[in-house]
Amino acid sequence: MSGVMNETYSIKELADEFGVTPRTLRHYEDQGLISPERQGQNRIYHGADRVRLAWILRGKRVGFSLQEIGAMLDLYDVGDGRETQRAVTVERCRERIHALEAQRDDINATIDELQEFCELIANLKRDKKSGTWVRRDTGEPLGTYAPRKTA
Amino acid sequence: MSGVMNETYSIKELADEFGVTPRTLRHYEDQGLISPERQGQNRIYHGADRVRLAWILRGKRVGFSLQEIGAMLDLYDVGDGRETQRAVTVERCRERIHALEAQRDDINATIDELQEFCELIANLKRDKKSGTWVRRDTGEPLGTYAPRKTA
DNA sequence: GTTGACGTTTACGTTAACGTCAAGTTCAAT
DNA sequence: ATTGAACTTGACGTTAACGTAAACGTCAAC
Repeated sequence: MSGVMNETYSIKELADEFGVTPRTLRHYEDQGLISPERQGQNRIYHGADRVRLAWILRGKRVGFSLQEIGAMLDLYDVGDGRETQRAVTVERCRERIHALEAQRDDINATIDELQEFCELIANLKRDKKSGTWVRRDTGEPLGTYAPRKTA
Repeated sequence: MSGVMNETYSIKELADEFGVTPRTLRHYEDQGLISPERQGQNRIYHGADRVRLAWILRGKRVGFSLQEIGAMLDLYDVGDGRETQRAVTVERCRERIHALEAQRDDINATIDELQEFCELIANLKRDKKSGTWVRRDTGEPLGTYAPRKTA
């Protein structure tokens, strides 16, 4: 094994790589999401920290709070290993999966509506008479949501 | 047509139906996301407002900010209708779709990892020697992320 | 006629997730 | 020996998305 896998990173290196600031990494550490090694005062990040960070940031993109992400990461730290505790972990894990699937459904529904709308707009034409926009196929006008009297 | 479609709602009725508070609806109004009719001081919500609210809340579940949701709703309000403006709308619409698809990919990746992990945990057994948890199939131990010296 | 449920506006409070100084250290380079 | 770059720890500032409380109007019910 060539020692290429034992790479370490300074806080700025890791931050830059993931497009965040050092402050963000320190914040995640404050929240107990990562705990890098120390050399004196300075933080030294290893591969495992890098993987964790990637997980955290993906969690953020998915819309989770740092708390929720922390809870999910805790699942991975089985640690002691009481038998019942293990069952709880599995249960929580499945809950998260269901939540994620629900969210995916929401996203799909949103995509579908945007898609429909996008095509509708792309196929509009001017109405000779009214000078307003109508559908190229049916000639139907658009239902606009009217702001009621901002007065 | 029986007049059942012209139903209106008080602020609390609508709020209750969607599991939010009246304050939330007023806030969305402040942000220009909905603008219900008024009877004197009081707000009267119609079907169109209800649909909008559903959209907003789904947007929230998907992880969008109220600003972003407002921008997406603006897409639907084609309004004036300059030709170039229409093209811009279509373009922005497609951008949003791509962002949502990327987010869906993230969700799928997260689901996959949780799924794998969940099955892994479900198939653990105790190691006679070490007294620690190992995989039922390979006997391999778990890689735990070690918090480094909280001292 | 007053209580209670609902509505209103105004305005300050709260939490999350950092941003943004300030003030100090450490270490290599000039 | 001093500059500069990168690190550190406070600690206060900021934005978003409401919560919460104050002070008031309205109308049906008792």
